[in-house]
Amino acid sequence: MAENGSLPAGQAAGTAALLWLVRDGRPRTRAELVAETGMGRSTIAERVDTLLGSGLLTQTDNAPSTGGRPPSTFVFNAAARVVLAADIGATHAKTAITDLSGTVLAEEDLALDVAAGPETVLKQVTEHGEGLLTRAGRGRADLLGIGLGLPGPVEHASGKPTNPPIMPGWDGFDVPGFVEELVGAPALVDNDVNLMALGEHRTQWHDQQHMIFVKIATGIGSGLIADGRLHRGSQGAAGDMGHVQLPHEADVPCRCGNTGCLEAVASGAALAARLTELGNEARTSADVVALARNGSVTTLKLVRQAGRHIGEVLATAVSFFNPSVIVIGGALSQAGEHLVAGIREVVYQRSLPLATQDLRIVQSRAGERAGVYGAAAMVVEHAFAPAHLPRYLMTPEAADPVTA
Amino acid sequence: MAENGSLPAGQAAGTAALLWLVRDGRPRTRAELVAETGMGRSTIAERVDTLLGSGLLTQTDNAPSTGGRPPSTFVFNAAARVVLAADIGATHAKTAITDLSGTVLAEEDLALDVAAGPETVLKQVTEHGEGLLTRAGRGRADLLGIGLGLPGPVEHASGKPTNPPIMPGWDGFDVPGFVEELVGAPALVDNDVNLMALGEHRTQWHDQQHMIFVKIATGIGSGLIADGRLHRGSQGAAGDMGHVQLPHEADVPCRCGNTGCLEAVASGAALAARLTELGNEARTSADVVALARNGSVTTLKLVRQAGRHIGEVLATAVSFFNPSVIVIGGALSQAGEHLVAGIREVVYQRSLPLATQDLRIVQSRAGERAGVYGAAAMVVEHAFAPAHLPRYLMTPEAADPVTA
DNA sequence: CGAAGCTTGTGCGGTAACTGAACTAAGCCC
DNA sequence: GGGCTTAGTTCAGTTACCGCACAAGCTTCG
Repeated sequence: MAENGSLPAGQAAGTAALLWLVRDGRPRTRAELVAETGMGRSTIAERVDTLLGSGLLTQTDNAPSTGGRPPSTFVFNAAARVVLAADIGATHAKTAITDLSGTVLAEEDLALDVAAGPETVLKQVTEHGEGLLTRAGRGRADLLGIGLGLPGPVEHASGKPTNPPIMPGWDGFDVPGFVEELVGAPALVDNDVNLMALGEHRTQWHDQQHMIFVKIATGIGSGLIADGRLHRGSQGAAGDMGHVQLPHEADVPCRCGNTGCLEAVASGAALAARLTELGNEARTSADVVALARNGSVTTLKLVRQAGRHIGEVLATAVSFFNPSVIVIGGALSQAGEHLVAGIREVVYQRSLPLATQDLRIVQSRAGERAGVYGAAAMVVEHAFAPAHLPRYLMTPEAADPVTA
Repeated sequence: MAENGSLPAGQAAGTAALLWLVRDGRPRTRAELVAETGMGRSTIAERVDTLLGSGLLTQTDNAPSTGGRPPSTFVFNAAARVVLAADIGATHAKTAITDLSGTVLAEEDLALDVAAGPETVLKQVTEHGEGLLTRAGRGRADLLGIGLGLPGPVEHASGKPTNPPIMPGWDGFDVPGFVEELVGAPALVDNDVNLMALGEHRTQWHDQQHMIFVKIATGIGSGLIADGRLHRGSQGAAGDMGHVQLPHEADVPCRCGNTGCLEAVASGAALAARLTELGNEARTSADVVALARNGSVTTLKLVRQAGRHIGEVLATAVSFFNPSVIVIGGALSQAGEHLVAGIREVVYQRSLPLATQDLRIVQSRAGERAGVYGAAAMVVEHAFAPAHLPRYLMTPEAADPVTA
């Protein structure tokens, strides 16, 4: 009976709203669904039947009776479909098969070179992904979609990279088209930092409305969550903080051609170079982290100073954007608390009390998997989001009209 | 017949969607409405009848025939209800009665002292507003609602000011409650700069998704439009750029207690003080503008330099937020093109090409009325916005799901 | 000038989604 | 075991739509 997989596309429109609700994985009784949605009892019964039939909802044990007949409970069946999520970087990709809740079912890194061009790279990634799929005991038919993160600006709506600095041959390439052709499942693409922001938000901070996620690795970038949604900006270039100019570092040249960029001063690459200058051999962010972990005082000082520089830029962002949480991620964020401490130091000093009184600045919790989580979330939400979010799912503000 | 006024509240739900469409004032035939909404012909006919009955839609002349029976056309009857809009500043308020399209029917400034406390000020404003209402030939029954802009941070959802620096006695005061009690119509409140941003956007730039509006007057503040909607931030403190610290001006004290704030260097108040120091008597932004208009070279130089300072801060905002237009408003923006030129100079130099290639930086077009337009738009949109915006009104991205 | 043709406007029956109420099922408590 | 309470099911009624058929009004062509 349970036709593992069929999407709600052809089903009654209302089931989408129900799915959206139960997606959190909490078991619910029919009565609870009635209360939460405001729909009629019989409507809920019918919807639940439909979803049970499609396999997206599973019946669980009865809940204890509250004085009458004990209710049966239902949970979202996250295993009904799977997502291929890939976070593609300059030199390697993190790939994973996740279920509909974002839980990783299989994962493995893949070495590659983005400069080899889109065809080569995307073939590598999808072939690798299909291997993972079989390893997870699933087939193409189970694939809801593919989520890809790319290390450069992407026009999300079309899935095309736009003037990516480190991805020769990718400019304007129709990534979703190519991937859909290869795998036969819909593909969505976004900038890797955006997806990390989304992943961190959905798995750790989904109750926060406004968030800034900062990735500090070889480069520095950020992703903005506004009103619970990714803010991509008008060119998909939002969050590009790496090349903001630091006033006191005007002499440091940056790979972008300008001088004094944040990235040229505070990125993993910049720190590694500086450490090498000072006699501590370091090439990558990981080397810097290793030195910091080993207690190298020079490194810790440099890391903290990098935090202060990043804090300078973030202070302005906080004033403008007024988030309730700033999450620091990327390889360099693993160098202990010193980076975050440096950021906090400057942000809390520089921004207005009103903007900082409830502001948290924390290390990433999703860690290395943030991008993969985000890619999965992007696909699942895109497939399951009700055409127009019903009232009970909207923001409090929008759901509470002034009635005359 | 035309019961001038009854709201769509009690009407069939679908009429809201129709209203939302025709709100632009363009005359439409039934056939066009069918095409634009995707609803059935008979459905449209019924909806149109309902709206005609409520007075919110008016029949206009027949359109010329296209080979068959000539269609009758309908326009949104913006005169059906009116809005009292007030942009309250430190020393005076701009008040206006507008129709539902935001057209000003009557307006008059009002001198007041915001430090006199909420009861006094709000009584002044509402009494004044009711005077305007009669002058516009309307009564309380015609009032759809009241929109208020206040010169300080406001928690929009509750309408309560939060720690406003220049509004003693207003902290946490229930402004909407008090005003509704006085006038008997629903009231909405927001920060004045937010409303200026909204007004400028709705009247001039409604096709742009992301906008930053900067008000440069006695102080400096900004309002952000993200995805066509106001981004207020988690404390309603978004856009607070006045107290971002300028690195090279660390010695200039600011009224906020810190030093080197943008406002302490580039605001109207700061320029007036500096001009006075240099022997040109000036107290307000208006004085500075007058000097600039008279061709005072010192003033023009100072104004341009102020623009550069503001540009420094905006450059960072552009990198993060990636707007497609930055609008410069507030009293000081009237000092000719020099201010905007200074801003452009720095922003275009400092930000990445991708973010600036389609970025426009322009002077406010709505001018002094921006705040009032915004207040009116806030009320109208709040009253008329369909509970869940139907697909054809959503952003292209959201309306275009990847179909499997 | 009138008939054919096109398009708009209107009224009616059908349909699908949803709901409320009545009814049946399944537990608790005394 | 009998009443009480809550859960699940069935069904008829309501509502919001839509498509279709027909009437109305104008153009055009013969």
